[in-house]
Amino acid sequence: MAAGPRPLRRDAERNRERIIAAARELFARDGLDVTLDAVAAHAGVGVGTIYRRFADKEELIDAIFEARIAEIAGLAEAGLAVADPWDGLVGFLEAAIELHAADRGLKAVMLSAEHGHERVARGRDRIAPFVTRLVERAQEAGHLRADAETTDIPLIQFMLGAVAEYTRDVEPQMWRRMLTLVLDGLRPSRGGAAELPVRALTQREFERVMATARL
Amino acid sequence: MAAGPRPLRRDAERNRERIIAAARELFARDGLDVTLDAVAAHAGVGVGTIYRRFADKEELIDAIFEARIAEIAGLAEAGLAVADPWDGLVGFLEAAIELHAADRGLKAVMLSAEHGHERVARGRDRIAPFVTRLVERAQEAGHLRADAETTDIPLIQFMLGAVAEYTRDVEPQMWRRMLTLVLDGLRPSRGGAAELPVRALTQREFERVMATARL
DNA sequence: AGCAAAGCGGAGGAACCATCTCCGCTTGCG
DNA sequence: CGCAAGCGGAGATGGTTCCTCCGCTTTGCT
Repeated sequence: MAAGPRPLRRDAERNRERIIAAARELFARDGLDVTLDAVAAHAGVGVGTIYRRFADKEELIDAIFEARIAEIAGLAEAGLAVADPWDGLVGFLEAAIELHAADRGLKAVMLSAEHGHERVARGRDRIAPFVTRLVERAQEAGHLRADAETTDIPLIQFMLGAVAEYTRDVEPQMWRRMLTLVLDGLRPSRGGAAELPVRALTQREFERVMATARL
Repeated sequence: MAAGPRPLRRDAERNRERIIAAARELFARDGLDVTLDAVAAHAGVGVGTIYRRFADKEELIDAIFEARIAEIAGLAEAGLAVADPWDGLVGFLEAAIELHAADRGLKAVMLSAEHGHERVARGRDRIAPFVTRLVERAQEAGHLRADAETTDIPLIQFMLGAVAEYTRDVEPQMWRRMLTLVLDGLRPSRGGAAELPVRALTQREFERVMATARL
């Protein structure tokens, strides 16, 4: 790690860290459209302090999520190291969706290319090859239906991410139930069905989901 | 049909219809947050004309979607009339998701309870019993896994609706591919797998999906 | 034809909201 | 101690959207 042009003053460095921690937390909880004013308040600094360190919101977002996306790439790679190809794929899916479910900002950054986010985009590109291999390996072992393809995986992540977000206030684990359904659908054939985890929503709970949903 | 207090003047009635047609079209294409100014422009009238006929945006939304929700209830009821219980359930799911996919406003009104929308809410309540029956019937026939429940159905609709919205600009039929996966997951057991309809996205297409997605 | 009531258009008022700048004051550190 | 670096946060700027208001037009009745 080459030292930057000149190190930050001690207080400035501390504030920088506070800002990143606060932004990480708020982006995760509320999505990318929290205001930087809110981030500043949460970090206990003034907005000006953020703008002195990051040219604009984009840059802050990039700084935070580049690392997290590398994390997902790591997850995919780790899936390839699992002995059973099916377990490797499923493990990756579960872990990735869990991250999506817990971090709204991450989801937005992963699944939309909208703004700039150059570094984030390149991080995403590094994931694809691992996923392709994960899919092929499971198919070669006869555990995954032959007509599934690489691009189906992020779509599945997106689908379940949507469920997670929709139900998060009432039953944050509901996505696991739906994922089990999808996984059973991904097998080439099967005798029984995996028992669905997480009990279904009651009618009342479903109403609460609708009431609290901000589509 | 009892005549209202007094009939609208001919031109007023014509405008009312234009407004409803325009609103239906724009709400379907762009969601519920189109401005009434946009609706007015599309209808070829002034905003004032809308506000003379509808107290506010909510009332216009209610007027439009009450009817459409009755449509969905009709679909569920029709599913019960299908001889094969599984086909009845699947037919309902497909038809309902197709409507969701084609009408963003409908999706918002069906799956969130946010604002007032009293009439719409009551319409929705009428659907649940049909869905319950649809599920029970398919389970009794041994076509649907026993641990699936009524509230899973709208969640599935939501999930696929999300996919439909996400991919709409690149491959509007992609949700059918994902639905097939889910349906295979809903069977108690199966020998093979239904062939996935709609080819998977290419890597490039997936990138375009991300680029055009407005999460 | 003529007139009153009904209807119309759309500029603009009011109320939000988020991003980012600026500058007088404070703090760290050599 | 002195000065460069850093700070806070009010507010400028530019963007929304909802809805009202009123001078003018149209309809339909007599």
